[in-house]
Amino acid sequence: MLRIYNTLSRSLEEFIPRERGKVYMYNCGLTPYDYPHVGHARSAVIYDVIHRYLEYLGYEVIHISNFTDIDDKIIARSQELGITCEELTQKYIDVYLKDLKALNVKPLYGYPRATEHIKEIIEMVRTLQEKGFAYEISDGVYFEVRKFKDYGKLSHRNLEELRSGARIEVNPEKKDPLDFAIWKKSREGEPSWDSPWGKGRPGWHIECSAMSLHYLGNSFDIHGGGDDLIFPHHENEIAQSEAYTGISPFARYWVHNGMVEIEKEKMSKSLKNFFNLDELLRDYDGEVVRLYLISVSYRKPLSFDIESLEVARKNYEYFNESFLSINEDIERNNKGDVPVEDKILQWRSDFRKAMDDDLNFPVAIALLFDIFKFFNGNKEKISSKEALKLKEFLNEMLGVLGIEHLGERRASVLSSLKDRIMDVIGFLSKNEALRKELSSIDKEMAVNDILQSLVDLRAEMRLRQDFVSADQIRDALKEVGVVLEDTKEGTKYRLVST
RNA sequence: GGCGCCGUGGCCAAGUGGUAAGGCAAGGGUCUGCAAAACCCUCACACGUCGGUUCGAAUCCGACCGGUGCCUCCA
Repeated sequence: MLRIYNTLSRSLEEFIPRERGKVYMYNCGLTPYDYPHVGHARSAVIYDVIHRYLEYLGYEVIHISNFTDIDDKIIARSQELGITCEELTQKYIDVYLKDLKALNVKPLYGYPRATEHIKEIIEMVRTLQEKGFAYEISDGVYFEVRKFKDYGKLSHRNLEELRSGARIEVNPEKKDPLDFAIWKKSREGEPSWDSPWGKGRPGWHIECSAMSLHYLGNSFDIHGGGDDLIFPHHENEIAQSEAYTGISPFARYWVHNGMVEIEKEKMSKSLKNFFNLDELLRDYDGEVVRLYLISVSYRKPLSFDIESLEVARKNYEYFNESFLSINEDIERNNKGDVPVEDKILQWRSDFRKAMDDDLNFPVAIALLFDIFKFFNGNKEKISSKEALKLKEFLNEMLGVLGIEHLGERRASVLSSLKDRIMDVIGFLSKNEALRKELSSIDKEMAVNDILQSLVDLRAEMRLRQDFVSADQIRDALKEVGVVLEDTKEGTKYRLVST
């Protein structure tokens, strides 16, 4: 039974969906006015693993995430750059979606945009006004917090506490400093839509309420987002949604992920300390970044640093090499008598126990080490048949964690190294002992044949006890990221980042 | 000021009442022409400090110290 922490009750709760066998899930996406950063990646990956685990448990998951593609920052930035808001937001939406793909985040049921749901938003604002929860003043329509008795139930604050911390008022016409705009009247030159209140645009995250209710209905199951959104964003979402529908709860489980920090400070665009995700993904494989992001409990802050990311890379390489090794074992028709069935039953039960316990990713990852270590330590004694069972079970777990490309990348990486390997051959040709043999290699050959020729040549040198030449080959290849390893089954190569 | 979170070995990080998972680093070993990889072994009388509750606490309570998030648009 899955237990998950609900911010609403501040406790772990048994997860029981609204509808048998189905989970309706919404998580707050981003405002696309700049490059996404590692924090956005963390959020997306966390909800992706939750999504995958729910599917693993047999649920159909209807999961959406929004783009808030109209707001003050977008308007300001597009004016700065002299482009339209659409051009600006489309650019960063494209970048974000591309990055999500690299991170192996499953495509969602939908990515609704605020600008595509103006009709629903206006309808909501209008109803709120009719019901007496909202009022119009000179610059927009405001939600009146004191009319909503449960205001503060998510962030566990009351109006008094909030007022004492409130900042200086912008519009003195507001009835209460805490009242917030759900519709903003637009100024000259700003994008706008016709409404009962004249030209204007959506206010404070009313789009999240409008779109989640539109697609998922009342009392949908999971609403997620970063924990910086608890107040005021999600608090306001609850207020405007429940006041609108008259039905509580707006969402049943509120899940919040911890922030990514840099040097003990929250990573954010406004602090200018963010790590550009797109750039990061040029240097690191998406699955490495993903592994890194789920190596800490989802609710805790994650302090981002390259050293830890390097550890994740190292761990990923260990998984990758071990996985390849299992594949080889399966192909080799190994004999063996170490059974694997009971181990798998235990691992599966441990995995579920960890994930059921509020999605304990780190423990699930520790299990991966357990499994690979077991295989590596018993390689000779595990038959191909058993190795296949092991692989199938690993795929089961890896599928939930979203690490699904172990052992698949070497072909593409290798072909990208062709030019550099040809350079290596040029360099090695300076050695008299190697020159003649190397001359038979030309760049028309397939890259793995070229590599195999080098491996064969080195074997010959070793046989001749010409370790100087043999080591020269090995060292030169290592420079370009191909590490040769002499094992009982012959020389193997391993690709590392340089 | 209010509402929270965090402080576990050199580093990262699980564990939240029953006597410290896992990873990285480090040291030793097996294997190897030498390596690398892999494997094996070692590596927290102890979980910020001080009190308390308990047969028993890293885990509960209190105080204190240090760090940090939110309190108007931030994943």
